[in-house]
Amino acid sequence: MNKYTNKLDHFISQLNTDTQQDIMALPKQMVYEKGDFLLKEGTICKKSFVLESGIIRKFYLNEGKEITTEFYFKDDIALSFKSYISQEPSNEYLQVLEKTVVMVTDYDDVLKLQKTHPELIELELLFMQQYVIWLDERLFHFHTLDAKQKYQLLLNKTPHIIQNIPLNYIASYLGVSPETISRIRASK
Amino acid sequence: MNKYTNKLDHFISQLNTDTQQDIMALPKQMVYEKGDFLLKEGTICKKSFVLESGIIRKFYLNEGKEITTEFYFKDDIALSFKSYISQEPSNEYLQVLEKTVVMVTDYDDVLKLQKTHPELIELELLFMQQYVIWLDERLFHFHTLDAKQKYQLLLNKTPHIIQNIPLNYIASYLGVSPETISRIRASK
DNA sequence: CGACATATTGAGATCCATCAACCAATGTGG
DNA sequence: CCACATTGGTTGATGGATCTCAATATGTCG
Repeated sequence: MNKYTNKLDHFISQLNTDTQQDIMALPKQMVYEKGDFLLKEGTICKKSFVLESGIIRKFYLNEGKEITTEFYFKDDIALSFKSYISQEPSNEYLQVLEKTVVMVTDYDDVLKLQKTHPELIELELLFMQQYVIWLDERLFHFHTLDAKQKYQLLLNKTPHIIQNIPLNYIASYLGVSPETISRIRASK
Repeated sequence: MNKYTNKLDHFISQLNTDTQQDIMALPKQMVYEKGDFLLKEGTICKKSFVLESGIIRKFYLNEGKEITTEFYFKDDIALSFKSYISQEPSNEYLQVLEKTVVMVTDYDDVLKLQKTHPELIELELLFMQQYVIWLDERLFHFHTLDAKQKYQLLLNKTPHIIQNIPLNYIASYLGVSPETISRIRASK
């Protein structure tokens, strides 16, 4: 958990209290049920979702097949980067895998707040940096690890993914067939 | 070419001329020869390199093998992100593939300038956003394309890579063996 | 219970890596 | 200026990892 948010919390805690309160005033709590979509292909990602509980999955369609690209748990921030950044239609979906409580913040509200509090741009920069590091590492794994190694890495580094998410999605996330994952499990 | 810099140029052009001149005052021109290293593993990436001409390759070592992760051409900005962001020792190398002219800017100088010109933080944010989009796309390709498709994509989208860079490095960049690339070439 | 999603297992096909030999172009030192 | 080393690229044979397809559990929920 807490994939991105540690540095961000630290940054926020150093802002003056008025600014902090302005930030905290933006998000609204929402509750979604299993299967609900927070974002669909072709729609612009206008909101960010900070999870209070539950699980969200991000995926896109490639030749009719769902390719899972990310899972979000408590305290993670879910959004479709490219669409959020560019405010153009997304090619990704955000779907709730079980009952999930999120704090939703409007992109436009963030922009407005950045106008009056320019120091918040740095907050977005920090967030982006965290994401770059995460992406970079993930690419590294695709570059160097085989199916078994990728699975075991997940098992060690993020066991909550293995424990809470159907094998189907995990396989897709790792770029491997479900059967292969199943066989890796079986082999000790 | 111009992988990242289009939006950045636009942003810079909208700054007031004093600020623009402050930015332009930072970089110093340097010339490197084939084989030279701009960064080595274990060293902190304290500089960014904007290429005026030549080619740079970024790679890391994995079990003794070089894994190429990026090529830089004219107008690209070469640096090791993770190390540059965190100012911790890099696990990557930056190596010059042919005589290369770069404009070098010190990270500390950028930080100083950001203190006096906070609007430049947004410039860094834009840069980071471009990189996220690029990384995201690259990950997508590793997730969905086979060797042939990856090669043909490179051929279509960035022919200058194919034309100017040894097959060895291209293969590594695509996560494929050199032999496979060679066979793809031979098959029409 | 029946229906549907999820997971396992087997068999065959396929992609691609590896290893090895070989070739062509280039460069270097004697 | 030649002999030879070096670099970059090709080609062939083989094996292994993993995909695909299909059959069969196992589980869950109305």
